[in-house]
Amino acid sequence: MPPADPHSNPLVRKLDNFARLSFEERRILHHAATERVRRIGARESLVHEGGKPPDISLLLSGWACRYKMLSDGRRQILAFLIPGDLFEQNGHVLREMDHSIGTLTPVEVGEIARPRFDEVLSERPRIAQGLLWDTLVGAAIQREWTVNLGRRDAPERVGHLLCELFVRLQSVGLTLGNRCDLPLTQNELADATGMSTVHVNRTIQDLRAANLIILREKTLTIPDMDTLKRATRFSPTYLHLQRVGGHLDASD
Amino acid sequence: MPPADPHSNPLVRKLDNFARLSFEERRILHHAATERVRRIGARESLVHEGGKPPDISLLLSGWACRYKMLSDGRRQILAFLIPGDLFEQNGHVLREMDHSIGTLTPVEVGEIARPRFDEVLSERPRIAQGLLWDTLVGAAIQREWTVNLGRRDAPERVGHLLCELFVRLQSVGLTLGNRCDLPLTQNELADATGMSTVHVNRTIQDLRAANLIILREKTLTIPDMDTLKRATRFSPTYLHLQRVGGHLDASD
DNA sequence: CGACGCCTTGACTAATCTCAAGGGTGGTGG
DNA sequence: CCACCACCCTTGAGATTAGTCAAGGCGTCG
Repeated sequence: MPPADPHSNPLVRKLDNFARLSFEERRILHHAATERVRRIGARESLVHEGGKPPDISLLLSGWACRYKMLSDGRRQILAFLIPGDLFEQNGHVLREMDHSIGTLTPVEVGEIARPRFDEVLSERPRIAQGLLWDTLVGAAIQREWTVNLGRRDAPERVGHLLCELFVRLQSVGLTLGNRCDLPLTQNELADATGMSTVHVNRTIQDLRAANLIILREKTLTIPDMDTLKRATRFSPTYLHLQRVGGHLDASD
Repeated sequence: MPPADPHSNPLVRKLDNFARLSFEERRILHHAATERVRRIGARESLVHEGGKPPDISLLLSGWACRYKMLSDGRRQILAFLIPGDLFEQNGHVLREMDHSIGTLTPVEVGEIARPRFDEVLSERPRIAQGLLWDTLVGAAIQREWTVNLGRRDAPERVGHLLCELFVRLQSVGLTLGNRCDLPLTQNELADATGMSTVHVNRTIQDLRAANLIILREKTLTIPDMDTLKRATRFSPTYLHLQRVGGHLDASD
């Protein structure tokens, strides 16, 4: 059951990092996103490369990822989807998916039909701006992953990714102090960072030994965020969380 | 001097790969993009990380790139911009640039003021759709680079990039048979593929020895595209060039 | 009680980087 | 006009990083 309270809707929370929505806007957005909710188990396929793009979908709970398989079985994870992430917002423009999307944990996905979505956007420009901001941040994250894979060494790469995930989870209220859930296997981290599973394992052990992270039982603890940021050259600028649309804030 | 004929405008040509524009739309788009043209030399900065996003800009001729520097001087090239590429279409939404843009060759850049741009979009939905398509293709390219850096070995990586550039150049009419200009140094290829310059050099020699590419004096020749595609596991699907908006074609 | 997935370790191999140096070319200033 | 410099491409040798293969422990779930 999706939460009844708009304020606990992770997309609503995320957009607060851009500009404050009005009470009415929160209600509308939450309602549209929870009218039709699918519950899906872990490690299932949501969208298949080559297939038709799905309806606009919002991850309400759980984790998923975009990924691409090569013909010989190599997999690259392109992005992690966490609660509050909208996917295929503009899917209807393309004929077919160029990558796949699959769940990592059990998830709840809210599906919004195109006409309903367009209606919300045209009636609520602040929401439209917020979702545009979200799309741009998504592109910035993809660029940062390019940097990560291309120019950072193993400890930086893994640590940087963990930093990013922590900050993103924080922006939707899914952290508790310096801790958060991290339901990823080392194999998934490897496919996201372009490394082998064995090397991820050794790298994590190094990060642990340097007391940069504590990671066990699917929980990540960051003892000292500043130190980890410095060690991994993480600068959160690219996440554009500084309420860049603050001038659009609703007044109610 | 920008070309006077809309049909030779590289953006107009590119959008033809999505849906056919009307005569009037071509004229409007070309006109808006060439009202104010800046000419800039090679290896100059167009936009600086941390600075304010620029006006909407269209690369009319020459090459540029998006890139990011790390604090110790490592550079990652995030994207190559070729004629017809629009950049910072939605820059106004973000407060500051999270990466830089610089020229690689001398370029001509058309700048379009935001109000003028919005006017064109709202009056010409087919252009708006085309530019949205272009943005989505840009995101798909960024994802493909993620795959390239994360999961392909050196020869695949370089060859795949060359395939992509060739096909993109083709889509704006900048190839001649199986040849195209490729004004990149091996150092720039290295920063794009996440490799060292030395290794790029050796990899190119391997590709040459296998007769997959001919690359000299800034000209790339691909003797057999099918073989190169197979060797580098290149599938052009992600470029979405199959006229996916064909149902929107103008009738004049 | 297996079977399986996940994390871990060791030993070995392969890919890639770094450092160093030389040749070619084009542009610039004396 | 020529010397010089900067940049680019190339090559070799050695160091380093990361991958592969193989195996064992541990917990979970049917």
